[in-house]
Order: sequence, then structure tokens, then C-alpha cells
Amino acid sequence: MYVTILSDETTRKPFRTLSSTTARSPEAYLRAGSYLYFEGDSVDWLYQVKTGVLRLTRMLEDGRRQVIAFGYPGDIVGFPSDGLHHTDCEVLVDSHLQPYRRSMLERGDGDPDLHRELLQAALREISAMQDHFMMLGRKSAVEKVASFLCVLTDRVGQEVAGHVQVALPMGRGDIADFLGLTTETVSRTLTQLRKTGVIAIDNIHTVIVLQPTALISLSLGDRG
Amino acid sequence: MYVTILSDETTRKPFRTLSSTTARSPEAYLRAGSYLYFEGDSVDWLYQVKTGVLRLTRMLEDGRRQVIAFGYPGDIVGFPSDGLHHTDCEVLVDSHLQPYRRSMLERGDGDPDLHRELLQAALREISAMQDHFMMLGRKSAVEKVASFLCVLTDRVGQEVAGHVQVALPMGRGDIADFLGLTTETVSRTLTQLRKTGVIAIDNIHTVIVLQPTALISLSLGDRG
DNA sequence: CGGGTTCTTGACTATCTTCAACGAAAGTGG
DNA sequence: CCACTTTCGTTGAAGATAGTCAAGAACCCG
Repeated sequence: MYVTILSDETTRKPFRTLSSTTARSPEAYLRAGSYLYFEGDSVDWLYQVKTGVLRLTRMLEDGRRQVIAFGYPGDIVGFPSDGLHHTDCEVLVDSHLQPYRRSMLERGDGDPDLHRELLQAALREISAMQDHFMMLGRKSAVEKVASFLCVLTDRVGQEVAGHVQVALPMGRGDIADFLGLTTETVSRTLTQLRKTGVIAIDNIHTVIVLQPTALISLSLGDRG
Repeated sequence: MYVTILSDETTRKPFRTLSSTTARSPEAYLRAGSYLYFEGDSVDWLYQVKTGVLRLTRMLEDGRRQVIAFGYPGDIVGFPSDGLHHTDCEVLVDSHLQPYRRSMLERGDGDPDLHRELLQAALREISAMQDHFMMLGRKSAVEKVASFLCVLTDRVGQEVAGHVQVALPMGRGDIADFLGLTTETVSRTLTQLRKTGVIAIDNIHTVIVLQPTALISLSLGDRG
């Protein structure tokens, strides 16, 4: 998932379960802290996240890191390029994954519906990544953090006592590396949003959105 | 094209002409300044650039712009998401384009080889975009500009009098919006590279790489 | 409870942006 | 073909945003 404000309805789609009944392998269950694959591994399977949260990262030689995406329920991860994975994929929250053979994406093997679904997922991925370019290249720290919270609110927000509550299973460093910021800036920006009453921070991993409209405004860069 | 230092060989591939002989439409020739499509247009065709240069952009409501990619010979542009284009595509240099029907990507229609080639192009696109995330999120201005010049050197550099020469058909503002900088910063950074003898600026649209190794070092963030 | 990690906060700094002016290049029309 | 206009690029000075460094607080796990 590319946690960005999208102009289209990509992130608002209800959980999309691929429809095919053939050629899937047994389901996979992974514990938080384990890795699904590493950069350079050859791709044998794609995975649809059923439950849990994944984190896709890429590293530079000097240690700088970019979080490419978080994988939330409904997302498909593991698209190959030249047959290889180009990110590491760590499990942040115990996850239930549905594997699909790579050949199902690339050749279809007797299930055109599934083939088409996987292709469409890849194409939506491209569009979502384009949105994230705008985020990384053109948005301020406040806009980035607000955008991030907005999308998480839409996708995995929980209604609790009249307010929407959002879990942040990833660390501040993960958010920073996703948004192109430092942990300090993410922390300060969250504090700022808390002090202005837009959000409340229940605990480090739980944010409550008190003023959803204000949060959206901030995510879009409205000044007034 | 996502002009970034890639860890794999994506950008070094020789011009890849799709191999099929069926189901392509007549070739298209477009003049600089014309538009191939706009954001929101429905996608009927994909295009492989044969000659010329394209520019794919996306805008925010307040006018901020992100250049998503430049389309150079060999690149395929126009991947749909939910059937629509999500960028504008302007022709920067008179272009010769090979159109392919969208249905060829999505259904294959009697040409499995072409279908597979288009799918692989989409998957390489995803990987290339991941590299560009690193660029936008984690690199300094000098690293960004140096990376940009390095990739252009590899892809379209011309050997002239013992040095590699690179054409920059796009404006400074286009480069800035691609790298997540301002035109002023791009201009200053190019001047800095010129003053340190790494490049020469023959004219506004032509750079000569005098110290290729130094340029690569700068693109990777080496300090020494 | 204790030790290590992660998060927050503060002070300071660096990088990049903004604003402004000037110069060069390119397009237009007589 | 030249003068005029407009756009684009470069440079400078000042300012803002986010980064760096450092210390203390909160959280987590055994």
C-alpha cells in the first residue's frame, strides 16, 4: 500500500479477494519479525495479504533505507522484475497470506480470471506509486504525516466511541523511511498534530483522529 | 524512464523492440509540444517510444507538479489503472511511437509473446519506480542531479571527441519537478558540478561529462 | 525489576527554498 | 532581418524547513 492521498478510489476499494479457486497453494501464516523474502531472492510466489501488515524496504549501500510500501489486507506483494525480488519484505504484524504462483501472473496457466486479477493489481500498483512520487517529491513534513494518517484512517480505521482510531504497528523510523523524513521529524510532527487537537495519541502505536476534516486539509496543504 | 542509479541492469538493456508482428496499429508521429494523452483519459493504447522524448506529469490542485518519468526510446508508456491514464503525457522531442492496443496487455488477444512482453515491461516499471522512491526520499540535491546525469549518460550519451555528451531536451523546471527540487537548486547544482570540473555545460541543453567516475561517486553520496 | 530499545524534546546547523534581479535564449510581428 | 516581448536560466541574499546531535523519558521484554 502506498499511503498517500489518492485522486482516484484505489485505496477505498473494499477488500478485494481474488476470485479464482484454482492453482493456489496452501495458505501461509507468518509471525511478526519474520521475513517473507529478501532483495535478490528469485520470485516463485506472489502473496495477497489476508490479515496482518507487511513492510517492503530497499537499502542503499551506506545504510540509508526507503520503505517502499506497507502491505495491508487486500494488497498483493512480490511482483517480480526479471524474476527477482527488489525489496526485502518483513512481517510487522502476524500475517495470513494467500500465495499465488508467479506463473499465474506471467502465463495465466488455466485460470484467466486470476491472471487478469493479478495483472490489474500490478497496474493499480503503478498508479499508486505515482501518487507516492508526489508525496515524496512535493509535500512538506506536515502534509506527508497527515496524508499518511488519512489513508490509514480510510483503510484500517476503527470506529471507537465516536472517533476513528488508527493502529500504527510500524515504528516511527519506518514511517520516516516511508515518507522521506527522519524519526525526529515524524515524532515532532505527530506532537504538533496532537497539540493542535487534530489527533490524540493514545499510545505510541495508536492514534485517534479528533478532527478528520482538519487532517485532510493539512494533508492537502491548505493554509487557512 | 525513471532516471535513477539502479542496482540492477534495467537501464542498461539495449533497446528492446517488442517482437510481435501482429495486432499493432499504424505507427504514430508526434511533434514536440503536443500531448499524447491527459490524466483522466481512458486508455485505448499503450505506446513504445521508438525515437523522441516524452514527459509524464501529475499535478496537485494547488499547481505543484511531479514529473513521473521521461519516456525515452525503448520505454513503454500509458499503462492503465482502472482503464484510465493517471498522468499527462507531453512530447518534448518529436517522437515516433509504436502503439499497442490496451487489450493486448490485458487479454493477449492471439499474441502471447507480445502480451508477455507488455506485462514484463509493466513489472520492470514497478521495479524502476521503487528505485526512484529512494532518489526522491533519501538523496541530496547533488546526489539527485548526479544520478540523473549518470542514467542519461548510460542511456542516451553520445561519444564526442573522447567525452560523453548528454542532451537535456527538458527544461530545468522539468528536471526539478522530476527530482523533487526547485529550478534554482537544479541550476545551482549544475553550476557547482561545472565549477568543480565534473561536467561542462556546452549549452543549456547539452552537458559534457568530463569526469564520469566522479559523477558516479557523487550520485552515490560518497564523501571522499 | 532491569537493561535495551524506541520515542520525544531541545538546541543548533545545514540544506534547500523563496524572493528578487538580471541575463540569455527563443518566439513574434513588422 | 531586426526589434520587441516573453520565457527560461542563472545568481545572490535572506529565510524556513527539516536534519543532526544529544539527552532524557517512555516503553518493551525477559
